Amino acid sequence: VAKKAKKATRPPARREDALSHERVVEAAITLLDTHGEEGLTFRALSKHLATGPGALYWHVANKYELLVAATDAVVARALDTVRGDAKPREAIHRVALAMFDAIEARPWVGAQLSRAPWETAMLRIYERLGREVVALRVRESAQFTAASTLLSYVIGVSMQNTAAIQFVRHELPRPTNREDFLESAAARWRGLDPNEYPFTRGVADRLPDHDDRKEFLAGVDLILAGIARLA
Amino acid sequence: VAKKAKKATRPPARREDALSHERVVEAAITLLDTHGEEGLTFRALSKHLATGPGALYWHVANKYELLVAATDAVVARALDTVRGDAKPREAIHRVALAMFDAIEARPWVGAQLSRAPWETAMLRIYERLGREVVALRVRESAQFTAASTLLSYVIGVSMQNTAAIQFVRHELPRPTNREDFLESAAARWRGLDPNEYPFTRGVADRLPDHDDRKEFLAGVDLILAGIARLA
DNA sequence: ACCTGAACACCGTTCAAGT
DNA sequence: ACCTGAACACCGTTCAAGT
Repeated sequence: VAKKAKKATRPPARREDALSHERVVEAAITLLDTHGEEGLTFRALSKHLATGPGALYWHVANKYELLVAATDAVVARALDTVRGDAKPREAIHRVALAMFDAIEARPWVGAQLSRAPWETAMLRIYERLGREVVALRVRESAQFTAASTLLSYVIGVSMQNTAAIQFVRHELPRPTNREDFLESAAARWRGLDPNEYPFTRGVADRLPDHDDRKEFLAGVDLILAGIARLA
Repeated sequence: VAKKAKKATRPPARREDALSHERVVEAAITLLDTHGEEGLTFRALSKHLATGPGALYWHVANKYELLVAATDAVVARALDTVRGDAKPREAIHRVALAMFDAIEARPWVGAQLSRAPWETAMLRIYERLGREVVALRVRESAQFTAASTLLSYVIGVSMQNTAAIQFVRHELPRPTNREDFLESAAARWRGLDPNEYPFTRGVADRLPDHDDRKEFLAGVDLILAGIARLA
């Protein structure tokens, strides 16, 4: 009790609703989630936080840093949910699916990862995949390539998946369910010029009843099979 | 001769420097190449073409369409340079490298492909890879997955490669050559927290003397090895 | 130390007016 | 049919002024 009273000047009473780097980033995430990437504006964000746009610049250097921080927070959380008690192959599947789901739920994460892959978010994923590559007993000289290949694939597919979803939202008339979307995409493929697109036309029928996540993991397993052969 | 004179009204004399969809797209490509993605502005573009911004809208619907058209043109040309007289594995390597080089030379192509992968440019690449998958005698039910995996990987790696290059341009002080860049990236990796990034730190020494294109093709071969095993 | 909001230098896009 | 360029409705960012 005495200690508390010792100081004459008390720290300024922190208002309950005071801004902070964390609160700004958190608000940015909700804005990104609710209104998409183009919904994140310093004006909209400051309104959401009941302040002026200039206030945000006290806590955040600029929009780029804000997007980096939001992406990093989301990726870190997604990786935290991955339980680490599995064998390497299963662990890789889990990390891959965690990213697939995170990016599917938030297309802006995929866009940002590809825009600035040298930031920490990407490193986090690389590290997780790399550890499992080691656990797979890949020889040291091949670990770098193995982890890089997995990373590129996981991010690449996840982004193309969300792109397909964004396509639905932007180009198709009304909210469309997965089945209808795949059917309409297949119809488009079937309508392609047979001379220019024989292959794509040919596999169009595969589109309607294919399972994204299964295909995705099948691709991961293709790479793992390749890694195993070279290890 | 008589036929030519038949019509009383001749078609309006086309000015040599008249605009056209093609000229606008071509000018956009040079602007993107010289000043990067943020250099493409309707004002800058119209200035380049010695006209007003409004004139461009007569030939192009909006900026999105312009970027799509520019990307499509560039991808189509890149694929046209790929000679088609090789065995499947070699042909896949050639297509993969052609895209790798095209995206490395023009980072905006990679960004646009990931932004709108449902446009024709992506289909062109998919088709080319798919034909070789067929030539590899992959069984029909596996062709779709095989081609998709290759496509995701090729685009994914190419984008991350250009991202590394953009990183150099934006974050490093002066024009840096490849060696210095890789050395500085390795230094950063070595400086990571050993508890959080044991793997990444461990492979840091691999970074300086690794060969992008070789690693890239090694990854392609990993996938091809996996495909072979499942076919 | 932190917040406010008007002001600055840009965008993409539209549209009346011209040829 | 095609072009012009001012005008509109936005941006991200800055900064003097406030508490």
